[in-house]
Amino acid sequence: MANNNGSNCHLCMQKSDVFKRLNHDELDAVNGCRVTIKYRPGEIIFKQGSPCHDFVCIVSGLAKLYIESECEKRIIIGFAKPVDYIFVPGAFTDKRHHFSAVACEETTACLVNAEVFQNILDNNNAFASAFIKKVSEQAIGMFEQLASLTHKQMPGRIADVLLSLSQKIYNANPFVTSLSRQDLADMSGMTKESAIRILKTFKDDNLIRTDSDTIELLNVPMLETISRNG
Amino acid sequence: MANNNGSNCHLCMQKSDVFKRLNHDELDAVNGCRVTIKYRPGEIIFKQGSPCHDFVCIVSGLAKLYIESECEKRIIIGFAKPVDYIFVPGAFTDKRHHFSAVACEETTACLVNAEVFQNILDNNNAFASAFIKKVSEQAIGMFEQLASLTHKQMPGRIADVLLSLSQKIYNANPFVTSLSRQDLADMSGMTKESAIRILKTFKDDNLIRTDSDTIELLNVPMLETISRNG
DNA sequence: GCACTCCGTTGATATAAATCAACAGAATAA
DNA sequence: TTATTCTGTTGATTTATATCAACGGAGTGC
Repeated sequence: MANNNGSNCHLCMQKSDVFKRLNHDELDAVNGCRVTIKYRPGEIIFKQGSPCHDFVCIVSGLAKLYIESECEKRIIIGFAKPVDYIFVPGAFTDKRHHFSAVACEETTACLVNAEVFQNILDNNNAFASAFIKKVSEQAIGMFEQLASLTHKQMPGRIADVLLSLSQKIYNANPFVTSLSRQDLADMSGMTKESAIRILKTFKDDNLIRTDSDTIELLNVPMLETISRNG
Repeated sequence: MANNNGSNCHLCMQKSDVFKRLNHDELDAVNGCRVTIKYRPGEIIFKQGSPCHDFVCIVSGLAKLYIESECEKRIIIGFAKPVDYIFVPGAFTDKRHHFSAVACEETTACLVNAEVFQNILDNNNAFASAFIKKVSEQAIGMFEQLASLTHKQMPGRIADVLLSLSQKIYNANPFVTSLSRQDLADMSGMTKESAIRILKTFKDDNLIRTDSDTIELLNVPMLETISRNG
């Protein structure tokens, strides 16, 4: 895994609201200590509980972020897609990862030394502001997920997952996904079997169409109604 | 509700890790635009969906923060106690409140103009860093709550609530609380009736003791075991 | 005084969802 | 090739939890 192969920070800078705030020197600092790594599907980028030394920026592919409990259950709390770094709250507190990140498909990530990142954050107000904005958006997303998981029944939760995948993750309507049924279940807080059953009722009602890894939402308004009604 | 009655910012500064980072001028700016308000139990400090013009700092009492869904259900996502401001993610995004804050008991809050607050955040790196640290801690707390609510059964969730109240909110073991059974249920994602039933089994097993508004944890290790086992 | 609402409590019943079990197909390893 | 593991799927059964209903007590307003 060589350093600085493929992309460089100046390319990413154009694509990311947050990295736009970096000046030339800061970008050089990041570029200088940056390590690019390719992950294959299923490979762990970082593991819950492990120390966090680096900030991770996803350059290509898709990573899922999930919490694992003692009881072997997982809950997917979000995704990281290009070009975005992963907000690691532990980096600012106990220097531990509080969730795991795993590549869903072939994924490239840049690792940036946490101290370098922290240093920029401490000195560049615009960057810090953009960072806080991003963290705020993520917090709001967590609120929505928490409300969905605790207040809605399974059809509403699956509707939420499908709408979120189409509108926030893939930004497409027939979308091709690398997520398994288990992943969909982990997003919606249910078992794989239950997720499959709900998807089947949606298919029977012509709300969606699935074909191997492709999912198409045929009736978005109805899915939104199901989401609202819980 | 007059301005600047009772406390002043210099007192709060000593009690809050975050406000310690403010210099004299910044503190004066905050002090100058600050409005102090007393809320009675049950009164709304701010309401989900409403525009957020001010940052809220709790000076005395206790406020509960909760998300309300369309289906009339609530989930308490945290508390604010003295001296702490409430992190309002909407202030950095869509200028709307994404959860409601309600006084649990007689509560005093200082409202600080959001622009003044934002201005300090943009210019004081140490303050911004402390802010990010606080937000990170809150995010980690949300992860734990999400895992508790989605992966544990009712006894584990109630154990989590009791331990959290004793160890994080009240910092006392027999503690006197102003929270209703409904509030405990809203913290643990279940109905009031279910919460009461679990509390009863805990009482029957001599894990806790309750006397009107007082709750005492008699067997913390066992409660922790119940929490771990879900 | 009385009516009324809110909170805490308990029991009976209904139901959403997990668990258990089985199997087919695809992918992977030996 | 065969064996083996993982994913997707379906059905039968169990169970955790919500819902419904009822009641006593405390507080509040009239």
